[in-house]
Amino acid sequence: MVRTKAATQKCCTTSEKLSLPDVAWAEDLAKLAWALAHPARVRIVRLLLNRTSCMCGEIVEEMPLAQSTVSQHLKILKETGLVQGEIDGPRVCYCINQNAMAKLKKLIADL
Amino acid sequence: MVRTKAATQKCCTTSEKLSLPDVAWAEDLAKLAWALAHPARVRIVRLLLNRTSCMCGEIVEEMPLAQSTVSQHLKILKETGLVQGEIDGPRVCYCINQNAMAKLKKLIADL
DNA sequence: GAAGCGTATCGTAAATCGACGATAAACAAT
DNA sequence: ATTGTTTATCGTCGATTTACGATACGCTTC
Repeated sequence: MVRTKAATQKCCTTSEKLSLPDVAWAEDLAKLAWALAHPARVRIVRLLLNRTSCMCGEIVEEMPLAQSTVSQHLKILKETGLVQGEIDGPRVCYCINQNAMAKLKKLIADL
Repeated sequence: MVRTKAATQKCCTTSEKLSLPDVAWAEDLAKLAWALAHPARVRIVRLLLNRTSCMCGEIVEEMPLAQSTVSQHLKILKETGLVQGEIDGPRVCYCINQNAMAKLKKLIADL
């Protein structure tokens, strides 16, 4: 019921059968689920949960991926809100956004 | 040569082997998360959870998508094991696989 | 048999993803 | 200011996803 951002776009509201709040809710969950829809991103999240915080470089070392690729995955995780990064000098310290994490867990648990 | 950073020191002793078992685990979760990584699939799962079972045609009616597209999403959901379908005469009756659902919930909850 | 209904699959096109190397940007230390 | 370190972004490529209409398959009934 806090879903104030109802989907208001697009002419094609064809059927009244689809309840709009449900659509927004589905998009919400889909976005968060998509953040975890790649093994590399799952492992990054797992890493951050284990350490409470982590430099980008450390993550790169743990993964068999190029630095630019890891950076892309981190960008995706930031966009979904699951992860946040603080600039610390020339480095960036990443950590889990516990709020977003709790939201994801609740959305899944309440399925 | 690229990122074979000579492991001069494993600073982060707190994280024991994130390597091999974790990789399989990450792929497991990623696959299940990917099943829910599209709003249409989230809504289908939601629908099935609400009704305990549902004909394919009913699902199509609830969604602003073509029948073939819904069928594709159902195929994906079946492949991940989250949904199963029983042939019932000329129709197909879909329902949630509670085992897979429980597995997903546990994987997320234990994150 | 044939006809009708419901579902799956095929073929295709546009969009997006995932990966990489190269390069730019931001900062600390010299 | 120059250098070195760390991270983000750009450009590109192939693979995958998503969507659709058309069509094939399976089952029931005539």
